[in-house]
Amino acid sequence: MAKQNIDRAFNREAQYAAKRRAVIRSAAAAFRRRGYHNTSMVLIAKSLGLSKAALYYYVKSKEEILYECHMMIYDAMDAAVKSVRGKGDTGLGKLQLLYGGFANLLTRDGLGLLADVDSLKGEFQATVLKRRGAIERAVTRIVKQGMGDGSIRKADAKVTVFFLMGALNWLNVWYEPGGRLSGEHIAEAFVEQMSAGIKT
Amino acid sequence: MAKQNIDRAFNREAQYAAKRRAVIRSAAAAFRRRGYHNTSMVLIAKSLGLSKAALYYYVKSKEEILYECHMMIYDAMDAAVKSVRGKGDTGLGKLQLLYGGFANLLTRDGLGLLADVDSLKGEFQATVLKRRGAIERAVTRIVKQGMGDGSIRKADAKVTVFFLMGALNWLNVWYEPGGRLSGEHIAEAFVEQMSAGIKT
DNA sequence: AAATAATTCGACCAGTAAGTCAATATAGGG
DNA sequence: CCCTATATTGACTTACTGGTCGAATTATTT
Repeated sequence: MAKQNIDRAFNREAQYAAKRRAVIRSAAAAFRRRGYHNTSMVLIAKSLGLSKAALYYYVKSKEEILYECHMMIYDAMDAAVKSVRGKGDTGLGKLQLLYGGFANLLTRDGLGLLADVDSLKGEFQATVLKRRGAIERAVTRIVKQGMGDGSIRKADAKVTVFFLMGALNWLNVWYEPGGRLSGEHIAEAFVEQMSAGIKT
Repeated sequence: MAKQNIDRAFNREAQYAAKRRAVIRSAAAAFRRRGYHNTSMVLIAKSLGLSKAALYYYVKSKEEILYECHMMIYDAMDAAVKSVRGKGDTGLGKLQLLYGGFANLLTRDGLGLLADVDSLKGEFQATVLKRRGAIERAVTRIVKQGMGDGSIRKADAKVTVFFLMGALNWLNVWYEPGGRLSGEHIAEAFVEQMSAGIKT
C-alpha cells in the first residue's frame, strides 16, 4: 500500500497548504479593512474559528503573514505582466490590457495592494520592495515602448507610471465589493481614463 | 502695565501654540515616513529634543496627534477648494487649478494625506471621514460641472474622482523632496495627465 | 484497539509602548 | 532676590499583543 500512503501523505500536505492559504487570505482581507497593526492575531484566528496558538501551526509569525500577503498580490501581478507578453500591437494597447488586468485583480479577485511595507523588516521588506520595483519597471518599460512607437504621449515616464499606479492603489480604500459599481465596470472606466490621459 | 502683561501672556500663548504645531508637524513627517504605528511617542519627542512626558504637555494623546495631522491637511485642502471659487471659466479649468493646488500641498508644502484613518476611533474617525467626504464632494461637484458645460467627458463621476484622488494619495509613498523631480514639475505633469484623461 | 502522528488549545511569558505623576528646573514679574 | 507660573523630566504603571509550551484532542496507521 505504498501508493496509498503516498496519496494520503500528499493529501495531508495539500490540506495543510490549503489551510495555510486560508489563513493568509483571511488575514489579507482583515489587513485591508482594518490595517495591519489594528488586526490582532486573535482576531485573525477567531475569524477562522481557531485559537491563536493554532495559527502558529501554519505560520511562523505575524510578519510572515504580511509578507505572504504581499507575495500573493505580486505573484498575481507578475502573472498579469507575463500574460500580456506578445499581445497588444502598440505600447498603449499592451498597457491597456495590463492595466485592466491589474484593476480586475484588485476588484474582482479581492486582492489588495498592501501599503504597510514599513511594518516589514530586513529581508522581508527588501524582497517586497524589490518585487514592487520589478512591477513598476515592467510597467515603465511598456510605457516607454509606447512613447517610442508613438502611441503614448512623451512625458516623464516615472511620473506617468506612478500616477497610474496610485489610482490603482487607492482602489483598496474606497472600493466595496457588492456595491453599486461592479469590478468590471471600474476596470473598464480605469482603462479608459488611463488611456485618455496618456495617449498621443 | 496691564497692557504689557496681556502682551506677554499672549506671547506665551502663541509660543505654546507654535510648539504644539511643531509637535504635530514633526509627528506628521514621521508618520508619513514610517507609518503611525511604527512611530513611537519617544521617537517623536526625541526628534524635537524633548522627553516623552513633555509631549503630553502639548497634546492629550497620540491619537490626538494623528487627528490633528489630518485636520492640518484638510484645512489646507479646504482652503484650496475655497481659493478656486469663481476662478476658472469651465469645470475643467477650475479642476486644473484645484488639482495643481492639491499636488503642490503634497509636494512643496510637505503635507501628506495620511491613510491611517482606521487607527482613529469614534468621534475622531467620524470627523476625519466627514471632512474627506466633503473634499471628495467638492471635487465631484466641479467634475460634474465640467460634464455639464462640456469641458469634461461624461463618465461615472465617482470613479473619475477616485481615480484622480488615488493618484494624489500615492504621491506620499514615492515622492521624495529634494529628489530629481521638483514639486512644481510633478504638479504640472499631474495636471496635464489628469486633464488629458478626463477632457472631452 | 493500541500506537503513532497531526492538530488544536488554555494558560502563560515577555516585550513594547502609551500614558501618568510627583518632583524639579527655568523664566519673568514684583 | 524671592515667588509664582510655566515647562520639563525620570521613574513608574498599565494594557495589550505577539509568541511559546506542554497538554489534550483528533485523525491515521498497523
